[in-house]
Formats: sequence, structure tokens, C-alpha cells
Amino acid sequence: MNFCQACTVRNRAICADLDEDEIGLLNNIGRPMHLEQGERLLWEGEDAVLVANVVEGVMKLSAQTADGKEQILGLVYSSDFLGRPFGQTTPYGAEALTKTQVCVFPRGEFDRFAREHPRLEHKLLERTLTELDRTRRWMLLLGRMNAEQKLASFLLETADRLAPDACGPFGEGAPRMLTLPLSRQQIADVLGLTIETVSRQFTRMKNEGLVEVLGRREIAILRRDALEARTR
Amino acid sequence: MNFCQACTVRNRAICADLDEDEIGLLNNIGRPMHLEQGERLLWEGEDAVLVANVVEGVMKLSAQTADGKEQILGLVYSSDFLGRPFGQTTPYGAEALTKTQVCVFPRGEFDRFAREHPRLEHKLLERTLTELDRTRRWMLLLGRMNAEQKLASFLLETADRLAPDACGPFGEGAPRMLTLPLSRQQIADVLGLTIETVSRQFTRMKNEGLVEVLGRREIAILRRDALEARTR
DNA sequence: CGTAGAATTGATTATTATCAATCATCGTGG
DNA sequence: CCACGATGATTGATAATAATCAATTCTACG
Repeated sequence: MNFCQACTVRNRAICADLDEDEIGLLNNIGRPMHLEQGERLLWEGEDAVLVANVVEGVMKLSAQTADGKEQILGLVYSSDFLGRPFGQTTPYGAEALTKTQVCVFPRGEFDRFAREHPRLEHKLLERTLTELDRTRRWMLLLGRMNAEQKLASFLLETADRLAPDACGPFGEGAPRMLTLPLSRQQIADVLGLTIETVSRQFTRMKNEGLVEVLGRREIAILRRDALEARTR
Repeated sequence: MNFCQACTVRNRAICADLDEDEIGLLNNIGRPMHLEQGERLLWEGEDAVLVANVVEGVMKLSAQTADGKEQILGLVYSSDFLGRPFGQTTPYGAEALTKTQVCVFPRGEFDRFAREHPRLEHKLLERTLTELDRTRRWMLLLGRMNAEQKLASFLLETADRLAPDACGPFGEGAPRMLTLPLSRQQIADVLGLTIETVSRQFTRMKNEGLVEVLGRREIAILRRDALEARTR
């Protein structure tokens, strides 16, 4: 059974540059897997036994301080790669934030395949470099922004990264609806804040007419430009 | 003139797995370059025109918020790689913190060479993955640690990364001397703090007998275990 | 409906930033 | 070689921001 042929991220994930033969081989190594919201795929500090492509859904990567405070290290969207190839231990936990479809590979076999297929390694390198850039930009947010700047940045980035799934009226001026893949607590864990501070910032932005808070997870961005100004 | 033959990081940098012929080719692309303390090699947001290996010295990667606050995104030590291959713009500035010896490559030529030499790309991938892990660990520090935990973590990591150059008596119990490659302000910029807060934490650690502050940049770690406890 | 978990709101505290002044260190030139 | 000045570091006082603690209030779901 070749799952790759029907794969919706076949042309966006790291497998994009492989030819049919190669995809066939990779297909034999990987297997599709479904995760319910809240299910974990990786545990911080454990042996790096597997890596994966996210096909559908959103996952979080996270670590904890010794006293149990969580920090979300990254969000992984569809077509993104997940896990630590060429390494002994997984330096973070990975948990599904929504119903998620992944394509899982045993790490050892994936590593071997990657070393034998430079086009795959190249894609993986490009992705890793992009992810490193994104992570470093997030450091600027964590280290030097206040709560308002953090939340504004988060909303804008989330809107962009969810863009492919966006629905509703498009074009300039139209409010941008989004369904957040995170709870308030999780947003706090992304931004290095507490849930109360996040909540207060939402209230403030709502009162100032920047966003509309419809449900717990339904947000409309009313004034993108004003929100961008708040990131600065 | 083949500089690589005399290169002190020949076996540790990304060139480690190349054979003599390949090194010869790479040698033709790169050229050695000296940087004085404070000299810049890359500017945030500019075109990515070059990449480099650090041969000797320490450099910082940094970005700024719109209102000019700086955040150091990473420190680059000898044998580390620097710059953004396969990308249009350099997402951070790079500046020498000490007298530094680098080996610079025009990005376009480096990219081409890398694509043609999978062993180099593989080394680069491993390094990028390691750097991503390190950066993510730093996110936990920035997002969830207090000033004391941050400074303790910084001192321990710096001691480790400077270890090859360490001098003085070794072994358990012996104080670990280190020459910080950063000013107090730069330490603050690494940790997402102000210079005053960093200074106060140093004073506190000194008073508690964890470290000795000899000169502005000379620190002795007196009780590593106690310092480790402060990171938690 | 009623309930449990999530989110919001309010009051207070803690931590760190900011502002201001003083002190130390290092390099320089007399 | 020493005094001086400049820069960097420390210290102190105060303010701002976000964390913490403590109720409510939503709202999604059985």
C-alpha cells in the first residue's frame, strides 16, 4: 500500500523532491498515524526513536523547567517535519493540539535513508534552517517584548501560518477569522506569560477594537495594521 | 595557497568529512579574514551575501526590536558555522566579540558547492540541528526562568563552551576560571535582562560564595553544583 | 438544566525595569 | 609612573509590568 501517492503534503513536505522510486522506498519505512487532540508523540528527554511529517493538524513542541513551568518551543503545522534526526535523545515533547495526521518513521531507518538520498537531506536542511530562523525571531519576542507586543505578534503569526485553511471573505479590510489551535494556557506557554496576563491582553485588544473574541478559540482580526503597530 | 591545510578547525568544522580534493575546491571559494573586537560581518535584514566558519574567537548573532532593544540570538564559537545558506536575507547581525579569525565564503558559491557535496551538506545539517536544539533550550530560559536562573545557566553554559581554552587547575573542586567574551550589557542582551539586573545577580552570587568576580571579565566558578542548583 | 473545566476579572505582591548617582577599571598622555 | 578621564559596572530609589492568589463568570457538553 503506497500512502504517499494520496498524501496531501507530498509536494510541500521534505519528500517533495523525491522521484517515484524513492518515494516508494520511503513509503516502506514510514506509516501513517492518527493522533487525537492531547495525544503525545514524543517525550522530552527520551530516546529519539522516531521522526515524522505532519500531514494534517497542529502540534506543539515543549519543554519544562525543573519546577514544572512549561514553555512551548515551537508549533508544527501541516507539511512540517518533526523530531530529531541524527541525535540520541529528543530534546522536547511533542503533543497534538488538534486532531492530527502524521507520517511516522523509525529514526534509525530514516537517518539511513536520508544519508543515501541527498535531495531529501537538502530539503530537511532547508526546513531546519527556516525553523532556526523562526525560532530565533521568537527569542527576540521572549526576551525583549512586553505582553502586548507578544500577543499581537502571536496573533499575526498564527493568522499567517493558518492562512491555507483560512475561510471567510478575503481581501483588504475584511476581518480575518481564525480558529486558534491553542487554549489560553497554551498561548501563555508560547509567549512566556501567565494565563491571566494573556486574558487581560485579549480583553484590552477587544475593548480597543483590534480584535473580536467570538468563542474561546474563535478570533477575528479587525484591524491588522493596528495589530502590527502593537508588535513594535 | 591552501589555507585549509593549516586550519585549526579542519577536523571539527563542517569541512571535517571532505577529502583532500574537495578541500582544495572549497579552499578556492573561501578566504580567511580577520575581525577585530566589535567588527561586524553581517547586518540584520541585508542580503545574505556570505557565510563563514569561525576559526578562532567568539561572535554574537543579534536582532533588535523596533524601539532598539537588542536581543542576542546566539553565540558562535570556534569551528561553528555562521550565516544563512539557501536564503535571501540574513535574519540577524553578526559581530565579533573578541579578535576573531573567520573563513568566509560567498553565499552563492558556497550553496552550489554544498549541493554538489552531500557530505558537507550533511555536516551542515547536523550542526544546524544541534544549533536548533540549543536555541530551543534558550527559549525555555528566556520564557520561563527568573534572573537568577538565567545568569546561573549562562555561566555554566559559557564555562562549557569555553572549555577547550580553559586553563588553570583542573579536577573536581578546583575553581573554574573563565574569561567572559561579553560585557555586562551583552550578557543582559543574551538573557533578556537589563544590565542593572545582571549586575545585581552577580553581586548576589558573589556574596553567597558561588562565584568570584576578579576583573570585569574574569570570573571564577567556586561552587559549580550550587550554581547548577540555581538553574532549577 | 446542571456541572466541570476554562476563561475572565479583581486585589495584591513580586520581580524587574527605569532613572539617577557613584564607583571602579583600564587605557592614555603628561 | 602616575594622574586623569572615559567607559563600564555597581548601587540605590522608585516605578512599571506581570505574577500570584482568589473569586466569579462563561460555555461546552452530558
